[in-house]
Parts: sequence; structure tokens; C-alpha cells
Amino acid sequence: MELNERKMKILQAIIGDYLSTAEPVGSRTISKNYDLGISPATIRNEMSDLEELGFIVQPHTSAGRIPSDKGYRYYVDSLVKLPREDEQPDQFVNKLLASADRIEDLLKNIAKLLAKETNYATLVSTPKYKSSKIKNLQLVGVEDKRVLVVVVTDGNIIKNYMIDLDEGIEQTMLNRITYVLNEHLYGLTLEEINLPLIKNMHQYTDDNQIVISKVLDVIFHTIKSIDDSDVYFSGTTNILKFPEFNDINKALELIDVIEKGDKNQFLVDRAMNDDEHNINIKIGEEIEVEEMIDCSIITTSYHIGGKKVGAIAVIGPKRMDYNKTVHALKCLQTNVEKILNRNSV
Amino acid sequence: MELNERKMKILQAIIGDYLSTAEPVGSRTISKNYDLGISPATIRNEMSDLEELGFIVQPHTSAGRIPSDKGYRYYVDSLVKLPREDEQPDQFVNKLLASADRIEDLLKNIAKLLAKETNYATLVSTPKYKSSKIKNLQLVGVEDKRVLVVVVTDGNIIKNYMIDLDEGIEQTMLNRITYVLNEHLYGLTLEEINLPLIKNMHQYTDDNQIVISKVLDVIFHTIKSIDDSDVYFSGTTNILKFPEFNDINKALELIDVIEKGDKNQFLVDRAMNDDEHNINIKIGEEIEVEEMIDCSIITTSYHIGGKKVGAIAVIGPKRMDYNKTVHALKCLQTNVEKILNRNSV
DNA sequence: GTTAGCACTCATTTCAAGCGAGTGCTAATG
DNA sequence: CATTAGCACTCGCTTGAAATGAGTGCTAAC
Repeated sequence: MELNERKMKILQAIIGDYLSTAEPVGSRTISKNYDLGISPATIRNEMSDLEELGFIVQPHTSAGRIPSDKGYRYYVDSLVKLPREDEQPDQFVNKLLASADRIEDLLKNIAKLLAKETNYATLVSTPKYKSSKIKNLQLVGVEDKRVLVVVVTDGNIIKNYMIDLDEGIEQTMLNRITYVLNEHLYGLTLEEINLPLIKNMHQYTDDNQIVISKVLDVIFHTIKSIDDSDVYFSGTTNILKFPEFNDINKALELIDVIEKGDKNQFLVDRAMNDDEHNINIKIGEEIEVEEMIDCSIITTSYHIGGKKVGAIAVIGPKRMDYNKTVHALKCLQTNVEKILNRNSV
Repeated sequence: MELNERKMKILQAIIGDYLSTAEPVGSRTISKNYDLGISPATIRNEMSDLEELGFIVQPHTSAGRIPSDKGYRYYVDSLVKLPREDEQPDQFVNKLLASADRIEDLLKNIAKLLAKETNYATLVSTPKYKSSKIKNLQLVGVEDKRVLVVVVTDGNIIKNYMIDLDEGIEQTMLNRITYVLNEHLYGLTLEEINLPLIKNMHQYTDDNQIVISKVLDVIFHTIKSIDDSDVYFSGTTNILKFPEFNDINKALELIDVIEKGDKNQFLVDRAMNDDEHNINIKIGEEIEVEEMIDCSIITTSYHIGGKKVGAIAVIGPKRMDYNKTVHALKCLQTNVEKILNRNSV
């Protein structure tokens, strides 16, 4: 399967040309624009071989060649091996630092900036909340029978839950419960909280056992029932700008997949598993999603406290700018993790 | 300018037909499909009059007629006068009740459901936060020098701000400050908080004045600097399904207007002013946004504690289903206000 | 092994003809 | 006198044939 150097160069030329033009590329184009020192006829022979090997295909008899998935794969793999030319961080990442207050806003901003930077569609999943460690809990009495539960976890993710109680309760009492909750739950993940743990907590308060028992119960069930991670997207309409998606209906189907939860969750989940390399690239059929047969997806994951908790993905046409996108993702990942891990438990 | 009954019926027929087909409608079509008992020739004469009066236009000489903005306006205005046929609440609104916990989620859901229900694009603005009344404040020490400020306002809007202090501070101390803050700020709007008010607060604490002074100062500036209302959108890609927007570039420009903040803020702001009627309809040029010349926008506003605080808008093609959309918006508004005003200050 | 030359393919562009939906006008009609 | 049948006319759209041209594969010569 090893290609000789000339075939390699021709393949690279074909893909390079196709990436920028989106038009099938012919032998004459290559001969003219790429200084390979061989005639169109020779290139034609080589192209015939490359086609037989499955790296390129002809859309129809009298057209030039376009890369097959296998061709893209070869191209991408050889890119990875090459040293990167400009490793200085992208400027766009800096804008993120300003918005680092609420993690949801940060992640939304990541999606938005990355989409703007790359001109592709982006997906960013929020951390798997239930497996992040609790740093702080606070109960706030809002109205007579309504209590706000504030939970701060690793990476400074803040969640609020409004709970309704059967009877009113004083803030001083809530403060005492808050104290006990923090004593017992600090450093645990939400998954690790269980009923025995909660029951056990009662004995450490000498206050009205019945009320506290009820409050703890409600808190426990509320926390347990929260929906886990979410997925933010941005730039989906960028899809429409590429000639390969000028069939609006196909494009809309694709956008649907990206914006609806079911299948994008699948994409994100897989992004978090396929992680031998830091950055993962899937091309066309490799994505295994019917509507995305003409796309490539580049993913990476981010960590909080050493745990892989979320993913960032860029979705573009197969002829996307892999180089630039991979670079942008790398920069982003490093910087986001820096922000998220400033204060880990 | 008063039209006789026959002209009215013909105009209504033309608009009605055009709403469903998006094709210019000719005299024969009307004669056949609408039981007016007159021949195409007569209808042609009437149409000629209607065109002269500016209610309909011909895209080109040998085509049927389509409604002008003036025609739509007449149609919409006469719709309003008509009694609604089915006033029972739309079912889709019920789904909202489930998601009423966080107001941001509620509003996002409104945008999403309304878009799904109507198949148009929707805009929902969040409440003008700064003019809603404070119900509760709470300071939570998260790390040594970081404090989380939780603010709950009218309509149970919850906002979190992480602030950084110069020196560490105990939770017990924070609780005392929290108490004083609530004492003094309950029922005020964020706009009403000013520096003298904050300064004045010191005297009610006998604790370390310098630390408290600093904390209050940071809180004040954080609260003052928060960005006010946001705008959620949904269903923007629905735009692409309408034949009037099959010029992708025009459609993309329109989507940009809806999704980018600058102009949609303008739309929402105006929606909150134009409110003689509960529901406001703007057609084509009336919108005064160049990219929306082919659209209509139907808006309504919602109130918390008697104050108009946010807007809901539906954007569709001029030939949108005004009847259904207005109905959906009305139902939505009533129910949303019910949810938001359950517990007002 | 390389390349010039040539016949061949086929998507795309171009252009004219024809179609048909629709109009406006005129003259006949009840 | 309002209504309508009839007809010539307009013009966007469809159709299909021809021309175009980018590109190939093959063969024979270098």
C-alpha cells in the first residue's frame, strides 16, 4: 500500500487543489500548477493507478478526480506526521479568558468563537456534571416554603435548584443544614451521593430531625434527578456556504442532526472515547452517521481534575482545512483546561 | 378607501390562495376555487381596480397577482376584527410547565416550542434583569478568596457571580454580610442600588469594617457591571424551507440578522414599545430592516410584577399563517405570565 | 519510462422554439 | 349597465438539440 514519492506528490496535489476549489482536478491542472516536471499524460497514468488503489475517484467518466475517503485519510495521516509550521497560539483563544465566569457561558463562547474562527459548525458538550466533585453547597430560603440549593463543583460549575418544601423553614436552620451538608459531601461526586449517606447525616444535627430529614430527602432527589451534560452548538448555518451542501434539503437534514440532541450526543460520546491521539479525525463514512457522509468531524476532549469530562468538535465538509482546524482545537483545549483547572478539588 | 364587499371577497381569496401556494393567483383560479358566482373576466376587472388601489401587484405582465404590503395589512387588520373560531388553548403550551424551574430554560423552551409549533423563526428576550426586584441575596465562600454571590429576583430569576477578594473570609462572616444585604436591598431593583446605599450599610455591622467595606464594594461593582437582557432564538433554519427564501445568500443574511445581537435587539426593543394592541404585527417594509423586507414579524411582550420586561417574537414570510401564529402567541403569553408571576415581590 | 496526439465521453452552456398561464380589451349579452 | 365570451398579446418557463470544453484512455513515437 506504500506509494512511491511521485504518486504521493500527485495525490497531495490533487487533494490540495480540491480542498481549495471543490472542483474535480484533472491532469493538466496538476501539470501546470504544481512543479512536478512531468506531463499531463504521465500524470494521467499515475492517476489511473491511484484510482485503482482507491485513493481517488472520478465523479463521472469525463471529469477530473476527487479524493476518496481513503485518500483523505492518507492525506490527514501524513499531515499528522509533519511538523507544524506555526505553533504560536491562535489569537482568538484570548478572547475566551474574558468570559470565564460562568462555565456555561465559557463553553457557549468556545462554540461560538471556534465556529467563527474556522467557519465550520461546532459542538461543545458541557462537563459530565454528575462525575465532578462537590466544592460547596448552600441552601437559601427564597420564599416561605421555597429553598434555593446552590451547588458548586470542580471547575467552578455552578448549578441552582429551586425546591419546594411542605413547610416553612428559617434561614438560620438552613445555614446549619448547609454546614452539615458541606462537612459530609465535600469532594464527593454527585454520583457518589447515596441514600445511606444522606440518612447518616441526620445524626450530626441536633435540630428538628423531621424537618431536616425531609429537606435532605428533597435535596437528594433533586440532585439525583438533574439532567446531566448538555451540548452547545454554533455556526451550523456555515454548512450552507459550502458548495457540497447546496442541496438545501440535505443541508437541513445535516443541521438537524447537529442541532437535535440524539445523534450529536452519540458524536460527542464517541469523541470522548476515541482518544488514542489527543485529536481525533473522522472522515465521511468513518463517522457512521448517514447524514454526515459528506462531512469530516474533528474532535478533542477536555479534562477537569484529571478526568475527561467533555468534548469539543468541529464539523465541516470533507475538504475542510484540517491543518488549521486541528491547530485551533489544540490551542483551545490547552487554554480551556487551564481555565477550568485553576481551582480543582 | 373602503372596498365594496365583492372586492373584499376577491382580495381575501387572492391572499388566502397565495398564503397556501406561494404562487401568483390568477382570475381563473379564483373563479374556479372560490364560490363567488362571477366569471374570470369580471374578476379581472376587479383585480385591475384592486391593483390600482395598491392592494395587489403583478410580478410581471403575464402573471397572476400577489398581495402588496398594503394588501397584507388590510387582510391582517380585518382578521383582528373577526371573532376567533377556536379559542381553546393550544396544547403545546402545556409542555412548558414542566421546564419552569430556571427562567432561562423556560424562555429557551418557549423559543424552541414556539418555533416547532409555528415552523417559523422565533425570538425571546430575557427579562430586563436590572429592573427586576431583588428577593434574596446570598454569599457563599467557595475557596479561600473566592466568593459566590447568588441573587434571586422577582420571577425567580437566579444569577450567580463569582468574585475574587484580596483576602480570605469566613463563611460565618459572609452569612452576617448576607443578612445585612438582604435587610437593605430586599424589594429594590438592581438599578436602584447605588454607592451611598452600600456605604450606609457598613454601620449596621459591627464586624471588621475594612474587610466588609471591600466585599461590599466588589459586590456593588459586579452587580452594576452585569450585562442586561439577552435574546434567545430558535427555528432560524425554518426560514430556508420557504420558497420565498430560496436564494440561500439572502436567507443567510436574514438568519444573520436574527442570530446576531445588534438588529434583533432593535426588533425586540420596538416590540416592547409598540403595544397599543397586545399583539403587534409588522409586515415587510413596516419592519424597517432591509433584510426582512420579505418577512412579517409578530410580537408580544410579557410582564413580571406588572412591569413589561421581555418580548416574544415570531418571524416568518409575509405569507405566514397570521391566524395561527397570533393565537399561539396569545396562549403562550398568558401562560408564561402565570408562571412568572406566581411569586412576585 | 515519458509524452504527443487523437478519438471519445459527458456535464454544462447556449439558444430557439413552443407552451401555457394569465392579462387587457372589445364587443356581445341579459 | 354590469357581466361575460372571445381573442390577441405578453412573458416566464420548459424542452430539446447543438455546441462547448474539460477531461480521459489509448496508442504510437521518442
